[in-house]
Amino acid sequence: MTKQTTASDRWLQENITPLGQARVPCRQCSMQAVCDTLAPEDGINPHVRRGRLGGGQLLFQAGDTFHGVYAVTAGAVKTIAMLDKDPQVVDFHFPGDTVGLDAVDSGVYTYTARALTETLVCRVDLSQAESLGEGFPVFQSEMIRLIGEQLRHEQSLSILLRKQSAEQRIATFLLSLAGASMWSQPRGVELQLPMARKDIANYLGVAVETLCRLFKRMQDEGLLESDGRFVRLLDVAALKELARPAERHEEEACPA
Amino acid sequence: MTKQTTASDRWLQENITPLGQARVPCRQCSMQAVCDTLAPEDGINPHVRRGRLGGGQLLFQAGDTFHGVYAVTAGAVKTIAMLDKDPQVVDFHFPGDTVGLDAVDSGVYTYTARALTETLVCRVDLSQAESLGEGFPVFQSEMIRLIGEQLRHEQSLSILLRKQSAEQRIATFLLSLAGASMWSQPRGVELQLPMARKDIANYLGVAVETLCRLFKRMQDEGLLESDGRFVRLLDVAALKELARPAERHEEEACPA
DNA sequence: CGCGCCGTTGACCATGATCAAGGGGAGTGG
DNA sequence: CCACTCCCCTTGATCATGGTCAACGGCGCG
Repeated sequence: MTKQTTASDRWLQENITPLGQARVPCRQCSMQAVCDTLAPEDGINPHVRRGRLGGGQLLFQAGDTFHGVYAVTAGAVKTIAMLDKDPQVVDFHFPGDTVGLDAVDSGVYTYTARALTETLVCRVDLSQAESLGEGFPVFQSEMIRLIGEQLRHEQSLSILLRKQSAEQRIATFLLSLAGASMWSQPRGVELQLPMARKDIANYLGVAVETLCRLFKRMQDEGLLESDGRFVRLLDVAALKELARPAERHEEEACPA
Repeated sequence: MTKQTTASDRWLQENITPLGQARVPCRQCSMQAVCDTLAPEDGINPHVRRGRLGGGQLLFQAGDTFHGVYAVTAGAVKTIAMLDKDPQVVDFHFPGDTVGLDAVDSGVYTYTARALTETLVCRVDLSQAESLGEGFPVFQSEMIRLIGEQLRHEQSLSILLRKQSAEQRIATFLLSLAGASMWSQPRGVELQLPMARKDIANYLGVAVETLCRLFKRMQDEGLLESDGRFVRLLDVAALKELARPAERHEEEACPA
């Protein structure tokens, strides 16, 4: 339960510049139960600390010693792996998502986490021992639930990357973003992308040029409007149709 | 702690046909600690049951209620997802690996698990409640460790699928198989593939024809010998070079 | 023996990567 | 204020990787 409030708190910026976005309340946070178990009685939770990050700022870097898990409450975060100086976007994290869970059991962050825009997070300080062995059972089962969710998310991403064409990947990506912030305007679902084209392309495993061309094609076909980081989905039904994997009539056979 | 020994035990075949392969002892099993915590005192463990499956037999199907986790001790298992009658191989599981962990927290198996050849498993019976809330802390932290490993495995697979060419994927795949059963013969590492070409291709996200052609090319280049499901890796160093992602000299930039 | 599945090979072609280039916006220094 | 740079986004031209279609031999099995 010891916690040193030292240099690692530098990122905590207490400026009160308002953030031009809705904030996710604790009720919608996937870590709510985890937070609750850490402060079961009184309202003050010594493990949880809110923080604000500017675009580009780091939450942690690959190789850092594990010190806790983050919950995004506003803004967006990307996690990236560095392989031979070649950055690979592993995932994007939006309000309600967790960041850093994959390091809970290994004790070392596998990836680097960077805020994409101005971002609010809750930092849940945990030593590896706490999160693994000394916590409450309810806390641990919550961790299992969260990591299990992450695992299934990553598995479905793997399937996407194996089976879907570039266009299908983009459609799926846009729809998942739309699902996250589903303000369906009268003229379509509006998205303000927090990340660069380069990051999206990298994440989806396609070239930036391909991404641009397909954005254009979708625009020409009336599926969406796109202007830089602003995107308006005009025909969600058609996008869902695009995203659906082509039906292959193979039946799964029994033999080995 | 209640456990009904009913129809779900049908797969347990007590025939004593010998298996022509080495068996992984408990010492090398990734679930050893889990097993131990379930039977801390005496040697008998009511939760753990050994079983033998013939090639093609099911461990469980997608949608089945979660009833426990499996450890493969001999043979091989594939997990597959069914999307619109289109089977997708999610992963292969070899001796020492676990199967079914992703269902621990959701209570329902996400994928279908099928033995590829004659296979020995340990079935660790767990209700969802047991595995989540009522277990011992050590047991739960073991589950967290195992699921975390799975998660990182799946993340690195996602990276592979985004960045690597078909040839690189195959090289990586073969090397990972070789790492599992590293009997380095004087004439190279010998592998007996337990799965069909179709399954490998499906898993790697390439067409079967491409897989065959690249096997042939690698054979022509003296990297390996291949005859059906028998493969001998002749030049492991060259394969590792092939598998290495091409160095892109992009530096990860700070801004959002 | 016929059937079905597996592995293999050939021919063809589409998707998408690569190379090249240019416009626009933000930040910086003269 | 302007010149300069850098990065982001976009578009065009070209080409290779790899997917699709078709066909065939081998093997196990009813």
